[in-house]
Amino acid sequence: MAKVDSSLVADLPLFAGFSTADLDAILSEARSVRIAKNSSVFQQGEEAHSFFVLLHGHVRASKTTPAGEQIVLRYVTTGETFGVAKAIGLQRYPATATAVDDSVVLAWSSGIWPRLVEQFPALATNALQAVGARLQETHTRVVEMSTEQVEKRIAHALLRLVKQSGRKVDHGIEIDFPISRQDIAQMTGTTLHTVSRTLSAWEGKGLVESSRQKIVVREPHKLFMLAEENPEAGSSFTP
Amino acid sequence: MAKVDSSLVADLPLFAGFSTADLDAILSEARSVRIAKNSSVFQQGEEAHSFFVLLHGHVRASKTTPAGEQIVLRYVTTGETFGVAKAIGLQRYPATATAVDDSVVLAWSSGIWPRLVEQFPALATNALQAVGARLQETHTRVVEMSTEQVEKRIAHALLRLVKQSGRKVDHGIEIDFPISRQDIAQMTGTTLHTVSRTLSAWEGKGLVESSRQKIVVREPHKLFMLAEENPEAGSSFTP
DNA sequence: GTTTCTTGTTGCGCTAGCGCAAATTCAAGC
DNA sequence: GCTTGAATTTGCGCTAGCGCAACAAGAAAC
Repeated sequence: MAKVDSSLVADLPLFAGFSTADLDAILSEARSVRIAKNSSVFQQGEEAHSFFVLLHGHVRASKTTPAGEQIVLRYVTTGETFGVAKAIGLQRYPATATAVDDSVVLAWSSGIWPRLVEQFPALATNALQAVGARLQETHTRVVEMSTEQVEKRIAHALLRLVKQSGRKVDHGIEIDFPISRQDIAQMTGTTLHTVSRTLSAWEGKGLVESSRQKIVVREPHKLFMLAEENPEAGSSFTP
Repeated sequence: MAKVDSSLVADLPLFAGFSTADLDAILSEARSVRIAKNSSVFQQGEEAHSFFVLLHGHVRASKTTPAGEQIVLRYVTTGETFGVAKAIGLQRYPATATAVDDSVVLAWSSGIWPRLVEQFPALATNALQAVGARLQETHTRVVEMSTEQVEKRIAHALLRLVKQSGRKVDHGIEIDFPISRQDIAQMTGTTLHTVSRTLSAWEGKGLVESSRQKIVVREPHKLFMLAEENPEAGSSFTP
């Protein structure tokens, strides 16, 4: 089992406020695992044997309905915790986690969570904040899906991806992992067709540049204005 | 300040696993507050001064968008915790909590949360499970909004309300607090018009009975079948 | 009892965006 | 280089459900 240096994880939210000694103790229980692109870390419905921290790469968390439809819950980025099913009282993973890039994760057996928390209560506090933040994000998504049209939802989703995983390139900011029209559709509650049409339209306006599984936002600010703009501004004086 | 007996709260999820002595210590920090019907416990954006447990009544948590649209996040039922903004790292309440019935809450100053957690680490664990459960529910909602038609979403919402706050009456199960078409629309991402039409149709079929702010589900099972039924069953043999 | 306000109902027309289908492009394996 | 398969684009018709508007029916206030 590979040794993991505590300096690698000292800044992660889950480990905020821990001493190097504490970190070493916690890390000694972890194993580091490499996940090849497009293979899964765990599957929805499977017993929640482990929880994870993403050290490198990108992981997509998605849920499949009984009818077979998939929706993307989130993209996990470096430093984030995922697969904490047992800690929130679930026996099985409620979603599937798939590496979209070659990735490296730290994995702890779920069984040791209670012991770790007992020894390091701050872990529970930090996990509470992480899960709380995800609850807020999901609420935002519900609000958007309830009140915004598809084009704005796609714009917001792209802006969030850019913020989270944007990499500066020549003509703008590129989303730093492969992502398809289908993926974006599953994040915004629409179809790949509509996403394709929308991106084509934006490409025509010079807002984005895109090819297979790749999106570069050229004009983040203009995209932002499109996402926020009031469709029916002013004129509250029509009697 | 009213005394609260520990036996009243011993069964609540937040206090699972606590001794009577622990409960008394925790309760001595709480005040009990009566909230009149239609008045708010706290407002979105306000400093998160307290967190709460609902002892009696029903509370609606809703979010307002910058454009002024409201959406209902959830209905809090007896025994549930709400307003835990500070514990999940927020300075301000992300939503508004309104009593939909005359209600009674226990309130703790947010400032003592860290101290309480230090003294009773199980509080953090219990809160983590509660917030985790809400994250799961919200994920379910996102999935439904992404994949289901309006009628099924309304059916699922009603069934959840019935399960959570159903009261057996003569002709079926009644939702135990006043709820309008508009509220249901804001829970399911549709308009009050569509909800009204849908309920009228169901009333015609004898599935529900409804009047002002009141809904009785007469045939929960039929409603369930409607919610789950496959719109395009069978016939995968059309060449 | 009358007035006023809130909540709910229903008809009608319209459109955002879905579903289907066909064509195209790109990537990777052989 | 050729083949195969996945991702994407685009046209076309259709419909779920929205938005508007007008009305009805309770509930609460006076």
